[in-house]
Amino acid sequence: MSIELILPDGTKAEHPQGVTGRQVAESIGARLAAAAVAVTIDGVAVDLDRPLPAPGGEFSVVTAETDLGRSVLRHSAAHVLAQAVLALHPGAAFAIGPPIEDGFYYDFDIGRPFTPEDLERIEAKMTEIIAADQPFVREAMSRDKALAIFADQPFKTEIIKSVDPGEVGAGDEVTVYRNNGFVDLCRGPHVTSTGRLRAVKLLRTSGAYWRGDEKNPQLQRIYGTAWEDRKALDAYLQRLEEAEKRDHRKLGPDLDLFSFPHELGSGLAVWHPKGGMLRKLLEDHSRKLHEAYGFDFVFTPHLARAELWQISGHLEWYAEGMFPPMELDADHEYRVKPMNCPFHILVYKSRARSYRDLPMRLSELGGVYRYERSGTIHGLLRARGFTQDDSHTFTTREQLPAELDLHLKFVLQWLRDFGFTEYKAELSTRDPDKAMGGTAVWEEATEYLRQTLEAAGIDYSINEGDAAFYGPKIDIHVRDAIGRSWQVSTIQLDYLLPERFELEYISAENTAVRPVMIHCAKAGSLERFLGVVVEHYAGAFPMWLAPIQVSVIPVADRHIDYGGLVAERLRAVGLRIELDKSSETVGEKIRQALTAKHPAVLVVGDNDVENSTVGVRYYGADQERRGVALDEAVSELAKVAEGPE
RNA sequence: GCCGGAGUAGCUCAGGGGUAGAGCAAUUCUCUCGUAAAGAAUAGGCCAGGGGUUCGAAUCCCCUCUCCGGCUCCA
Repeated sequence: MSIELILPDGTKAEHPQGVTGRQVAESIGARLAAAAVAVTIDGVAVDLDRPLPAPGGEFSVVTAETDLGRSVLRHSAAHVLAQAVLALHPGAAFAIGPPIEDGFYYDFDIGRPFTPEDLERIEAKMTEIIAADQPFVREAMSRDKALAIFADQPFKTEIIKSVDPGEVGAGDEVTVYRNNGFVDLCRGPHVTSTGRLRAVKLLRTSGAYWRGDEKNPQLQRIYGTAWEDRKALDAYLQRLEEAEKRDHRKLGPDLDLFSFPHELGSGLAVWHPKGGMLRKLLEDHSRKLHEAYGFDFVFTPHLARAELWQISGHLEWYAEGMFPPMELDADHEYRVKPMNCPFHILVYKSRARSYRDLPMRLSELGGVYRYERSGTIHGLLRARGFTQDDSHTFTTREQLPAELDLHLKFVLQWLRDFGFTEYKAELSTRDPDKAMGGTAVWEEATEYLRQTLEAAGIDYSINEGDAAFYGPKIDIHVRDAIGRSWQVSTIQLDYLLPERFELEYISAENTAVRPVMIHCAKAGSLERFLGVVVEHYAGAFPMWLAPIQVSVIPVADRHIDYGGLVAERLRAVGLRIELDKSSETVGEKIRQALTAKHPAVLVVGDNDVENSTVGVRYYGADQERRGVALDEAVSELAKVAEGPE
């Protein structure tokens, strides 16, 4: 018997049974073998020194610097973490320790939380284990044997009992990995020995519920990260620093955009003049595009009687997310709105509708309030009061495909206009346990959404069972300047609310027909979107979005008059200008303008007064251009400041 | 909401039972300068809030609020 492999270059190779991944890798190349942390057979990762399973298949080598390679390193690092914790805290219970994006974690119960000093000791212990270069040895065994080994480990016992037979190894077996007497339940693969871990660092601790369910006991989680080498680890730590520098919670107050006064309570922001300008520009653009795409504007109040939320179903499904009731008179409770949909529905319902009225696209920048749990609030990205660029389109079933195309096109244009050129979509489908209406309607709706995505040619993944109870939806995630992904836009199909509110229109055949609703938010929450925009641009906005577009800096007091003239010329073409009349040095005034991230700085001195010129410097450019004719500078800046049409 | 950590001047931070400190920012004066920090002086605080312990609390204890890192949730 032999093992037949298809090598990465497409050639076939036969090896005797018992050959290991390492040996095959060596036959391809010594350097490749040295960089390997595991191999795959038909995409399934296998330990480097484990005999390859018959009958073979498509073979590839997993090197440390790949996503899969890193996840092997991280999984092994998690294993070493558990080993260190159990060595330092005998009797600790350990639960699960998977690799995650950029790192790994492991959950423990040591009867108390970990302290920062614990973390230091644990990391030191891990360094010891890594230095000892202990080999990882894989062993497949029966569940009974594994249960005996982990008899005093309640979480491991529970995992062994719940592992799906066939998912791990062959039949009813589970696998464990041993190194130097420490044994952990694990499907693998691992690196061959602990010494292969060259760049491991523990980051933080936190509480985490067993199996992610808050009804379960809370365990203590330790987070760490691991990379193929020191350089990659340092690059990662630097990436974290870069993200910290872009943090909108830091940049917002620094650039004087917004703040969260303690007096208002958690999750409630006030916008300062510069942030107000930023937001006005965003709202202007939103209204312009809504108009261009054929939406009408409506305005609705922030409060409604509880009965409305009863009909909409919010009190039944969403009460926990709503602020508590206000009792204004004996008969009625009022609630602040967490969503705008019922109000827009009432606009639709205000008179009888004909098929000739459809599609009816109603939009509003609607302020909503949601009682987010205190621990989840995160600057503008998760607030308790925010504004949705919300729209509700009422349409016939026949119009649905065209309407969905229009909505997606709108959303993508909106995102492009703010510099988000990379996005991916998620199509969330029906959850059989939480879905209204028959499956046929859902299938039709999901198919419409799928076709819409296909036609637009954007990448999407299916999010099985993640739909709202009223219908399937498309969520758009954008990738920002440093590669992070943010969920912003959403397009949702809704068959339920038209039902609950008994919406109808009169068809050409003179019958009453129920319309379908499309809920759509392009930015999602304006606050959240602006938070993402701030982080995307690191506060250095493109000129059309910058609250102050140009700083005019006179060299000395005698140039202030000319500076004022320059400022007036710029204002006349619609630019937002700041004239710096302070008595600081030129260097200091420029430093202040650059610190405030103004897109352009104009310096004017004697030569400029004499020749009607200015010195021009853009944010991000080290070099200024002196002696630019004022007329030329004005038209150039006006052109740079043009926003998306 | 839960588990940790934290809250001292506008910002960044030091101090740690006995009269509250620095740098930057602010204000005033001097300087009038060509591309990332001129000089001097002045002012600025219920040490998050409320209770306790103590002769005495910013400091020790308890509660609340707010923020940070996670869990959970989600636009």
